Formats: sequence, structure tokens, C-alpha cells
Amino acid sequence: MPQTGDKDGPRTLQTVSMASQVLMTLKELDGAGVTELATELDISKSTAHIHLTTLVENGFVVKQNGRYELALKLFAVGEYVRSQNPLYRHGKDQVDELADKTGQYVHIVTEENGRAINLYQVKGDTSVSGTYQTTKPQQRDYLHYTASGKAILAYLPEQRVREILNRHGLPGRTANTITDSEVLFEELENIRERGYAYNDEEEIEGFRAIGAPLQTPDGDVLGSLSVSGPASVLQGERFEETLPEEVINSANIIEVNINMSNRS
Amino acid sequence: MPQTGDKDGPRTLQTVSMASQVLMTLKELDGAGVTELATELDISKSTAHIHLTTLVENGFVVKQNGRYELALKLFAVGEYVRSQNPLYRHGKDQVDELADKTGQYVHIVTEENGRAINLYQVKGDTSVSGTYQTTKPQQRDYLHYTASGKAILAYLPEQRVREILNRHGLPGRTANTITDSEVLFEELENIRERGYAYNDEEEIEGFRAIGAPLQTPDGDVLGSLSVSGPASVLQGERFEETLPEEVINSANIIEVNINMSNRS
DNA sequence: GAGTTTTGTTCAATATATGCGAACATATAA
DNA sequence: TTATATGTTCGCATATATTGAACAAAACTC
Repeated sequence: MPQTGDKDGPRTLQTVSMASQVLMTLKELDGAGVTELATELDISKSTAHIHLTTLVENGFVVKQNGRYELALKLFAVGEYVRSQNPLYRHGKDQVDELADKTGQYVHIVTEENGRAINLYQVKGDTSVSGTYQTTKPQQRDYLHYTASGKAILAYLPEQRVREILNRHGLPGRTANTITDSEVLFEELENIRERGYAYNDEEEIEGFRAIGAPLQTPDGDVLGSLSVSGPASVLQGERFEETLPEEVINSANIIEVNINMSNRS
Repeated sequence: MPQTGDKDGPRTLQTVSMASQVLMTLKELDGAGVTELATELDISKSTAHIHLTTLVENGFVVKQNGRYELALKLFAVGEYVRSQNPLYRHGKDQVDELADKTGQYVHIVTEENGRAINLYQVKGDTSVSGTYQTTKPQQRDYLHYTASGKAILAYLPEQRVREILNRHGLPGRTANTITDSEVLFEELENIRERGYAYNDEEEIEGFRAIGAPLQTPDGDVLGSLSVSGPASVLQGERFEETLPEEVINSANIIEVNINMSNRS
């Protein structure tokens, strides 16, 4: 059958799509052997083999003690991609500064294909130490249960928000996670009125956050800046006045930095 | 002709190799349009187009204001790859600590396909501020003109070192860069005797470094740990005694951490 | 803001690269 | 050692990638 029944929309190269799946499967499985991969993707061993060989030849996969694993080249490429990102380039210093000032976690987040990408994060020195950073950083990257994510959603065209919800849904995480789209839209309305977003233990029990959007002069969201920490610290006036102000301030500075760099 | 004249060694999927080239070309060009890419890779516009479309479908490329660029998904994948790396997992904390202690730059470096990969780096607070970090971090990643790189080469089997030299050569950077392979092999001998490597302005004028290998109990090199800073600071007893000791100490701790995690 | 050039996208046809299974090779287990 | 699983190579049939040409949409130009 030509171009398998998939309703892929545009015509695509199946071999390349398979190669992409191979990469993502190696990520899922933390590396794999030929047979394992073939089973997982439901292809023949020979096909799995030639895919892996090709990816090795191109440096995206390495064969390490008998297993095929994603290569560090991907890390190098990824670093390049981040370094090209304007939000990262012009926001990094402010993140460092804000983390210093607040002592909490500070993140710069952006959105791609409806998912959150953590461009840069720093742990201020009064924020939870002792709580170990899990090795798998929570790259679970939904937008609806973080302050950064909601700050982005709030300033995205409603149409796009609906698309994202259809695509990714609103999975729950804690008792406070917003899992109903009507509730979410009300929340986004509140965020727009307020100018920044709260996360009140919606992702992790005991963790709160404040997130402000980063926008272009004509109102497009580029991403967001957030501060997060234990609910015991982010509370009272600090949570309602001081921190929001500081986050907004830093966000404004980043916005200015970006605009400056766009003038020639 | 089946499998074009290329002497690729093993049989590979040309479509996938082309897709890889597309990705790397987008990196080289900092993004490109369809025609530009087609010209660069000497393929038809339609082929370039379907490749790009496929990579977009798979999330590795995004179309941003009319140009195709590498997607942040690659950054996310790259972060995952790094997080899986034992050297990073068990070395990061030591890097932070050593940067604190010395006040200089500290790097953890490893090798892949004969090139250096900077797994993690931190700038201690007394190291050059004012000198701006260039936006393109010097991911030029040759092994022969850095302390980290030479520390790795010194403990790699000579056969592999020769392969690497054949593959990548010994391009010069400063007046001090070693560009002759015989000189390099002598230097590697010295490093083995000493137990650590020096970089005396071989990469950047005015910059020195000290690098120690990170090895498994049976002598395989996993990577290296290095401290670097201005030649005006890295000099005298500090350069010859104190810092080497501190680097070696930290390196040993990392080695132990890794071994611990391999038991059971 | 019409005309012109460049760039992006779609399509049908054909040659060819891809995916498969079977056979062989190598590694691991019993 | 034999047995079992895993990895690798090969030839073949057929699905599929590449192409050029035609069309569409931008982007300049004046």
C-alpha cells in the first residue's frame, strides 16, 4: 500500500518518520538492542538494524556496550538550538538576578507545539535544598498546571489554546490541577486581568509559583518567566505583592532587552 | 544506480542520511528557506520541501516567520541525553564545588566520535567577568588544544588517537597550539607521567587550564575535569601545585561516585 | 498598487531505494 | 558442549523517494 492509511495530512517521507520514531523510542527505552527496537516499532529486525546503522553513521546514535543509545551530539545540537533562542539569550541574566534576589527557583519557559519547554532554570539559594532534584527533570511539559504555562496560555489566541487542549488534554496532577477547560478559560481571564499567573500547588503538592508572560510590543507571547518555591515561603504579602512585582519587573526588562536587539 | 558511489562502508538509508544532512545544514545556516536548502544540498526544491515538511511533522524543525529552523524539541531531547550521562550525573556537584573553591571556570568534558563534548561548565565568581561569553559557545570541540581534550587523548589507546587525528587533524588556534602529531604524542606521554594535562594558551591567548582524566577502575577514560582561567591568575605555585591537586582530588571523587553507582 | 521576480507548494511519473524474510554469524545461556 | 537468543548481511519485489514542471503565494520594484 502506498502511503499507509495514516491521515498524516501533508505527504511525508515515511523512512524519515520511522527514523524519528527510532530516535524517540531509544529515548523512551533509554537505549535498546536491535530486536527490542524491532518489536517495539513492529518492523523487521533487518529494518531496525539498518535504521540504527544509519543513525550511528550520522552521529545521532551510538552503540555502547551492545546497546544503541542516543548520542551526545544531540545534546550539542540542543545547546546550539537554545543558544539561538532570543528568550534564552536575553533572559538568562535576568533569571540569574531574580533567583539571587528572591532566593527561589526561577524559570524561563516557552511553548512549542503546545508543550512547555524549560529554556533555563536556576535555583536560588534559599529554595528547597535537601529535596533532591530528580534525575528525570519533570520535562512532562504540559502548559496547564504551571504558572509559566498558564501565563503563556493566557496570552495565546483562544483558537490556539483550544487546539492545544484538544491535542494534549488536561491531565491532572494534584487535587488543585485544573482539569476542566471551562474552569481553565476563566482562570486565563483572571490571569489577563491580573497580568500574571499563579500556580497554587497545581503541579506539585506544597509548591507554588508566580508566572508573568513575555510579550512582543504587539502582544504576541514569546514565553514566560516564573518564580517558584515551597508554599510555606510563597505566601501572604510576599506571594500577593512583593514577588509578583519582582517577576513583572524582570519580565519587563527581558522584554525590553529583546526589543532592543530587534532594532538594527 | 543503487546505493550511490559513496564508499559509506555499511549499507545505509540514504533518505535518512539526507534528513540528517538537512538538520545539520539548518544548524550551519541558522535556519533556511526551501530554495536555499535545496541549493546548499544540491537537491530539487520538491525534495527539500518534503524533507522539511517531514521533519516539521516529527517536531524536529519548526517553521518560523517563513524560515525553517531547528526545533526546541532538540534541546529537550539533548537535555535528556545529558541527564542520562553518568559523568554528568555524578560529576555535576563536584564541578559546582570546585568552581566555588577555585573561583575559576570548571568543565566536565567527554569524547564522542573523536570530538569533545562539554557536558557541564560553571564559571566560578573570580573568573573573568567583563569578558563576554560569545553567543556561539566555542563548541569547536577539538580535543588537541584543550587541557580536558588532551587529558582524554592521553588515556585513550594510541590506535584510537591516531584514528582521531586522521579524521579531524590538528588545526591551529594560537601560536601555542600543538599542530604536529609527533609533538602531541610526546605531550600525551608527559601528561600520563604527570597525571594531568596543561593547556598553556593553546586554545585562547591569555587562557590557561589544567585537566585531569576521569577513568574507570580498569583504566578506560570516560572524560575529564578541568579548571581554566586567565594566565595572570593560573601561574606560579597555584598553577603548578595547588590547582592540579584540587582538580585531581575532585576527579577522584567523581570516579568514586561513578563506581559506587555501578555496584549492586 | 500593478507588474515582476523570487520563493514555496503540489502533482504524476519513473527509476530506485527501501523493507522484508531467509540465511548466516555472533554472543549469551544452559 | 549444545541450545537459544540476538545481531548482521543479502537478494528480490514493490512500494516510495526524487524529480521537473506547473501552479500559488509572497516579496520586491518602481
